[in-house]
Amino acid sequence: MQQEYNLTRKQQEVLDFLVANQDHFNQPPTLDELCFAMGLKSRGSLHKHIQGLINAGLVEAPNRKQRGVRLTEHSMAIKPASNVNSHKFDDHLTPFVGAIAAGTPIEALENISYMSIPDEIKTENSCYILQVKGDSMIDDGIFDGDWVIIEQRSHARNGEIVVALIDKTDATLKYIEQYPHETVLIPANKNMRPMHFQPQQVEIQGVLVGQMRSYK
Amino acid sequence: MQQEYNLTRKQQEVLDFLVANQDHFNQPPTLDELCFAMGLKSRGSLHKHIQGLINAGLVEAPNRKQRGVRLTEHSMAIKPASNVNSHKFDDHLTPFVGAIAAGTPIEALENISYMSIPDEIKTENSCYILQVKGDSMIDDGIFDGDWVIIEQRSHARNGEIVVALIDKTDATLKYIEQYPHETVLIPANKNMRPMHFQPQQVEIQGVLVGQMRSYK
DNA sequence: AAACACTTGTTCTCCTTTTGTTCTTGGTCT
DNA sequence: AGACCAAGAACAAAAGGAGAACAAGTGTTT
Repeated sequence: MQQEYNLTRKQQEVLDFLVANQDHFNQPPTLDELCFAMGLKSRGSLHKHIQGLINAGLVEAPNRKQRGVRLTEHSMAIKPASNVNSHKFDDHLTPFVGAIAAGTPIEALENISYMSIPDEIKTENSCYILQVKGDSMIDDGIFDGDWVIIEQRSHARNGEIVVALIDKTDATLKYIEQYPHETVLIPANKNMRPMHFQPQQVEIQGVLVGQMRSYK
Repeated sequence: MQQEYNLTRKQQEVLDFLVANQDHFNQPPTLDELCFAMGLKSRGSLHKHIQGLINAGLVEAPNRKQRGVRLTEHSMAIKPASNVNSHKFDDHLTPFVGAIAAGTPIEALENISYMSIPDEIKTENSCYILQVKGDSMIDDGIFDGDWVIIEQRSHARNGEIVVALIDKTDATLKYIEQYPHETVLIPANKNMRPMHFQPQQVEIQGVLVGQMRSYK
């Protein structure tokens, strides 16, 4: 899926989406439908990206007609990402960056390696992999030596499991609860207790989206 | 890789990385993403190296546009060296065949799909994937909804976790202990008891080698 | 046909975040 | 000293998002 047209990232993303799903719409999608499908809330915002694609000659200009977003002949020819059984494989390598142990800095590998993990246990956004050291999440089925897939993000919702950096030095994998005046990091281990911090002490480095274990 | 451009060591390294991974990015990578992928911490530092590559005509000049680092036609043609950071994909897709719930037949999918899973959680031999239904292995960190990677085998060592077919009908995922006169299948769940069978009642269909979970 | 409500594309403003860029500081080699 | 490199601060522009408002199309009712 190459970008010979100099699109912005979002424009490219919208195009990819249209190409990948052109078969799944029985009618050309309206802006609202596309918004919903792509998780946007504003038609106006999406329209800007569509406009970019129209200028690049990849989407037909609708001229006020209400007939949905249609790809041009040209962009139709772009082959949807090669897949088997309508299962999408972006051969996306996810970086394995190091080990995380509760309460110590992340132990980075000197040379990052990559794993090719299935879409099912990652997200569309930038993800990375850490190996877990220790038992702080053991009651949640995350064991010593497991790999976790982390979506790179700097904020999280209460109840999510995050990689948190405490006082700019120590990293840890815990449940997070954020309140106006404190942030609580909660292990999933009966023998450990929640830890309380000032909000500014805790920096979120990512959110848990997947986990893997080897029994070899 | 060629030396015709008089690049510094780091510039060459960056170029090698870009060439080796050009297919593995969905979108042209931003400086931050490249930093992350290469283990750098400073966008500014990386930018200097990119600047060098731009001057050498190997990377497109972005002119303040925020569209990521793009190789020029010229450098695109450089064949990825097979040694550096290029990672072999065994495009070995692993079949996802269905769901396994303790004590019922394996629920096969009508159309098998495939996942591309990392070498770390499978073996050289033929493997397949099942989705776990139920809590019979919960104390071992295998939860309802998890995927398990099974190596196809018809025998196992005591203490291994196997997919066992009982009386030719019901499949289950359990620890196995085989003795001359009986075979015991042991769940990892305090609330369940080991099950005893005649050896000929139990047919091994594979051995657990990996496990995955999604938190999405 | 006219009136009406509703949908859809379009334009606009306001705002936050991301990203390329530049600079300064300091470290490590040769 | 000079080349190379890392880290981080600071900045301006680009990119993206939300939502309001509007206009042209579409469909329904009267």
